[in-house]
Amino acid sequence: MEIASFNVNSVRARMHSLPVWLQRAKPDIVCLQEIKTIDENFPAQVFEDLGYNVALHGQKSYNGVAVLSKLPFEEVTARLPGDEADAQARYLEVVVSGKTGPVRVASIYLPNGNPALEDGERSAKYQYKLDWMARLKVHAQKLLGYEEALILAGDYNVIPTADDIYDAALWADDALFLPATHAAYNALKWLGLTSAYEQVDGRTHQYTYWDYQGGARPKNHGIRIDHLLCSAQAVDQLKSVRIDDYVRDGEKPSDHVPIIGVFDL
DNA sequence: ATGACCGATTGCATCGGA
Repeated sequence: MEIASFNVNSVRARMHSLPVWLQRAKPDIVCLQEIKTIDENFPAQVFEDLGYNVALHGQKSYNGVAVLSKLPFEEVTARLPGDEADAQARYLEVVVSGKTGPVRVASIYLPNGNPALEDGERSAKYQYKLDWMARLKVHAQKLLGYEEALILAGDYNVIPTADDIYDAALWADDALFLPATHAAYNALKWLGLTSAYEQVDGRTHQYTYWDYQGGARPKNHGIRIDHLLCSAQAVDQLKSVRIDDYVRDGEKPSDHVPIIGVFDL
């Protein structure tokens, strides 16, 4: 089972290339982020015609997550628990039946949090990011208790280490790289989640995002912020990981590229 | 930070993104 995460930066703006990538890569499950549309305007039929079931948690203009799956959904749950007042569409969890049992997959669009500091104090946006990460930790702990194959796939807006940036010095005060961000991300992993890329590849300076500005892609000024965090039951069946960075060189690409984990599940 | 960015909106500029 191949499970991908792809921040498409508007699904409707990517319809010239997303179906082409799906037909070439043939992932079984795709977690999409930043679909930037309400469910009614999601072009579901195109994906259904390619053999995918579609689960949606959309939002007007901003955010929005989806899961495409060749396997039927056994469960679909939108929204990260822990704050009923949080209206941003950033979390969608599904369960499918794998070879030996349930496979639980979440599409995650973690808040950016910039600008992180205002007059030396944490900004409201950065506090929202840290609060969201704390809620994700609580929920992940519950899910890990199920002792299932679990893959939390998404745009984490977290650069794990200085080796995951072209130039770490430029990012010292950034919400994607501040110590409190690393602390929250590591606390999540220390519950018992393994980053798929780091487990089976681990090369440094491999990126999943390049800014549209400043010639970032030709200069390879990227960052690695899209991650597949796996429970033991998932990582034990992990065979390989790849980053389809050629997608970034197509016509009108997203600023992110897909990351794909190949599992014997 | 930046090489002349990108997408959505009821807009003809502004916001959010990372």
